Amino acid sequence: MTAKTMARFKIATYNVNSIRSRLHIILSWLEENRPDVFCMQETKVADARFPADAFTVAGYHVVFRGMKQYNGVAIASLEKPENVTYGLGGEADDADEDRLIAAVYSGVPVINTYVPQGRNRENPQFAYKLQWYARFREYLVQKWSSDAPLVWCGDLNVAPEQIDVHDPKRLLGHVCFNPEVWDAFDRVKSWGLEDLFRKHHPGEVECYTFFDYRVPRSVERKLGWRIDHILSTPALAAHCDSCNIDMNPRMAEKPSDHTILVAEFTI
Amino acid sequence: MTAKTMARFKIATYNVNSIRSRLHIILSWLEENRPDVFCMQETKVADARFPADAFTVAGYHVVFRGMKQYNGVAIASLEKPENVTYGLGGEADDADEDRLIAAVYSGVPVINTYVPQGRNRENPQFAYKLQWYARFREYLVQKWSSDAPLVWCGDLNVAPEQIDVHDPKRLLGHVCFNPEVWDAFDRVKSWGLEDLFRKHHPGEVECYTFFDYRVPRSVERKLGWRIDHILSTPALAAHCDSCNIDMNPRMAEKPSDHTILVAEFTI
DNA sequence: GTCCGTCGAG
DNA sequence: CTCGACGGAC
Repeated sequence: MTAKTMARFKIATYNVNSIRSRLHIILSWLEENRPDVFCMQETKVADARFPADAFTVAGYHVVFRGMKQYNGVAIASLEKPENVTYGLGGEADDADEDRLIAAVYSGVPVINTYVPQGRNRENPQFAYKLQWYARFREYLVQKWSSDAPLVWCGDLNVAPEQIDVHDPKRLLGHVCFNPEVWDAFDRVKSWGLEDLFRKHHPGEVECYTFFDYRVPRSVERKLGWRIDHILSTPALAAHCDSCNIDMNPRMAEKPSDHTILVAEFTI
Repeated sequence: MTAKTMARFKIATYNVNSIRSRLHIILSWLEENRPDVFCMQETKVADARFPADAFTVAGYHVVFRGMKQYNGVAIASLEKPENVTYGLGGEADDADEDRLIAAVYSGVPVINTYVPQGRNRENPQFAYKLQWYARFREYLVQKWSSDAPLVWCGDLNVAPEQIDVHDPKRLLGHVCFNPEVWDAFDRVKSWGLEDLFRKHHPGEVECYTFFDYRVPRSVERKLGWRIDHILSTPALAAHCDSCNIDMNPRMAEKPSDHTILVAEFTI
């Protein structure tokens, strides 16, 4: 690859906790950072009410899928997306179409997901979460190739390592910090995906992407979780220059409980 | 009175429709206009949650009374208020303490009220509204003197004249544009109160202080009502230099359905 | 339309 | 703590 054909590719992921409430934060961040691809989760809005115009005005394409009240995913992009798909496939009412949106940008497939949180270990939603990772692995096997560039990102509702939560002893067993979830997540990664944040920050502590609203002053006290992630196939991971947490949205007038995670590539 | 002892006195009234939602509008208006007395209605917040600190920071004293959800009145002032009282008196649970707050500023009593709206003519709240004006007249008789300076202001939920609504034919009979309400309101005025806006703008049309949220583009189409008022005893009315409607809050990012009404005196 | 309270969710 | 949904009020 010559210098002439090399290009920068910037991708970011953000659990917006309502796109309507967070629209100002999103637009000002896009304006300042101009990512090529911006993945959002928990948009919490039905498609008919999605604020698509605001993205158009900002110079972004946007694709989205949401039912009212819960879940909802969207991707904004400078380039027009190709091959946009929704959900894991299978039965329409079981496909979780408001939890997964995939599209191809500059030839790179981007899969943006909002993985079920699981509520608590006794709740059927927890079994559903474990099953979801398994179904997602099967979706990767059936639909995509681990030999080619591919990005998986979003709110994956798993803190993969001991250093990814502020109190691993107390939190062990939580639905986002749990041996069964780690196994299910590892099974997905074994398809061929690498955690880009850890690739660039091995062993680095107190790096979190989520701070529970219910914990007073959680940001200042560093009481967070690293549950939002950007992973890629090895073919693309080799070209990843950086992966960083942007705390800015947490400092805004109307912060969400999540940060923005950003990865940059030279491709 | 010599020029040396003369002073300007500016008083304003604003139905805020939730003081928490409208705090930014209120503070920026106070900063720009620096009224001596600023009366608010429909604060919609219990006393324990009233944002008093924000007024202190802005250089204002503030007194208030509200129950949660409905009603609620407050007065912000540059000078410290004297003799602050709440409600019409009588039985505590019937005194409407969250609809009337009175205090004395530079020797001038200011009575700030949120008069019951009345819902509809068949609703018991309508009889209660009519009774409220009668009780308010009795309150004036018992407690105050019409020979001395005194201000009555607030959301009085009455458009007194034909020109005070955009469609007098269609709206005739509405709980805020109604012969029984006019009579009750006139009985109060007969105690000794003058409508300061009309004093300075006799016969002027299309002057409104309220624009129903449910009427599309009501401001642009001038589909309003003049139901917020500042009245005073003759002793003070003689010193009133102006009384004007400030539409600015209706143009803010988060407009309320009411404007601000401002009166200026030289005393 | 825009408030509030209440509720379920995270 | 903050979100959306809902129902009541204006």
